[in-house]
Amino acid sequence: METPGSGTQAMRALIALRERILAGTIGPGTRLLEVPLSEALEISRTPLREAMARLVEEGLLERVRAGGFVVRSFGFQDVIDAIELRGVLEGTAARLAAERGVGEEALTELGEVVSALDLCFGAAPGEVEFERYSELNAGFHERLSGLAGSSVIKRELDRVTRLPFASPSAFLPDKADIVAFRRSLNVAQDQHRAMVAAIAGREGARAEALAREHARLARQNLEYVMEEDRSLLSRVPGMALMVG
Amino acid sequence: METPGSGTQAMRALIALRERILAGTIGPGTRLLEVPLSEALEISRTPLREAMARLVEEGLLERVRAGGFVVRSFGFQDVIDAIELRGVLEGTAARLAAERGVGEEALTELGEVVSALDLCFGAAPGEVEFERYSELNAGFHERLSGLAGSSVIKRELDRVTRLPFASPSAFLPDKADIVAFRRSLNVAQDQHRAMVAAIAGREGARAEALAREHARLARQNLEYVMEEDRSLLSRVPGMALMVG
DNA sequence: CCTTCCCAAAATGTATACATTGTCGAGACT
DNA sequence: AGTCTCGACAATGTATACATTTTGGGAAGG
Repeated sequence: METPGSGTQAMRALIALRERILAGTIGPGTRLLEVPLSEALEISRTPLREAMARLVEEGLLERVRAGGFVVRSFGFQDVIDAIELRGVLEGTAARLAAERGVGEEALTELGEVVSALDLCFGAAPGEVEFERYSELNAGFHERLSGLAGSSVIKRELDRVTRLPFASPSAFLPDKADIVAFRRSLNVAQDQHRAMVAAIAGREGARAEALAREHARLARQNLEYVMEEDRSLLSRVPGMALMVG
Repeated sequence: METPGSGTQAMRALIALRERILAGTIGPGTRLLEVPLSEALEISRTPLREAMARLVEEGLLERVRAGGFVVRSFGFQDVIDAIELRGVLEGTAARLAAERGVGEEALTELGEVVSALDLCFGAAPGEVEFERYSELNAGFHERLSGLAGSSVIKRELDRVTRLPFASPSAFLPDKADIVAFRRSLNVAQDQHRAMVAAIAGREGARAEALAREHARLARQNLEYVMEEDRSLLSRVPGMALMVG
């Protein structure tokens, strides 16, 4: 049995719309008109509205006062704030995990992810298996978000992370050619290891500070892209949502 | 002109459903069946689904995998975590406001709210104008959430605050008869004043710590209610959502 | 020339009939 | 007795016709 609803019209509309918004085909601020859209997607208005309602939950659309939806738009500062917010929430997850304590197995598991991440680094300074690193990194952050055992925290963290540019993986893939990015991976991995140690040692404040600083790497990378090489912007996921 | 959509069937359904959920008429975990509900509310299924989609955004409902909606349910720990989360987010708003600086007017305005809160305290120790205090307190937190000038932060803070038991006013109204609650108001007001001072003085860490500790008052009050006098539970907004 | 009112068009809101899908139980076969 | 399957029911999913509201422009009046 597949995921129920995966073959529904609403799901098709959801996927198609999400893709177009993230690709920038439908730019930020654009109002989504039901009739033309339903014709373009060859889907009737009812499931289309269902899809749009879900995209509001994802944070990609906004409801407009008089009815209808527009593509949400983010300024540079909004992107910075979303990254900061992720840091704050991951920090909270890490702190609570440290303060409340976590089960042996969960901690071991997280440690194994960190060990696996170590194996992505080769002998030479800049030699890194990016694809594998990216996957494992996503796994690390996923586990971290649930480590405190709080569904409320996990839920909000997942929510913020759903904004592509605020995701922990936003500045990872196929950035192999940028020296500054490669070096940031070593720092990031140090922080991963330190976070696990802090949580294991019940050092809540340290775990929180580390998670916040960890998110700052994403901010650094974003600022590098904006100031040094804007041609890389198109490779950052969700950047089509940014204006200015 | 009134709020657009305020007279729509979807809005009626939204209000009716929200009321029933918060009152506990429709208990946590209950699945909302479209046909019976639409008959009960005398509203067709289409606007009903619209209303349910909005209640998902509000955090009162959850979508269920196979389709449909259920009333979200919170354990005691979830309520604690939601309050903690509010503290973390208000702390972030306060810290960013301090670090980035806020305009003269906004800061003055916040200070005036604090001064007005002062006037709610009479000469005798426990003499407080609760209604006025409650209103002004809501205003203080509302302004605080926007003080950093970050729409991303404000949005998520508003979102968490929409859970009634996590709202800054959750443990305020008509609690005049509880000595412990009355005393907490004095502490709270001290924290209000200190937060403004910290923000004005660009003391980010202090502002953040104060906001977090401020939210802990709500937690204290919740724990008091749970341990000392559960008969008060029914007076706490949103407690119908709590199970266990 | 600006303002205001009003109408028409276009948008969202609503109802409802119908389609599809998932669920649960009864029956038969093993 | 257990289990597998099939079918009926009940739920959500979809399409579409119709209602209502909003909006923009143009004409009339100040």
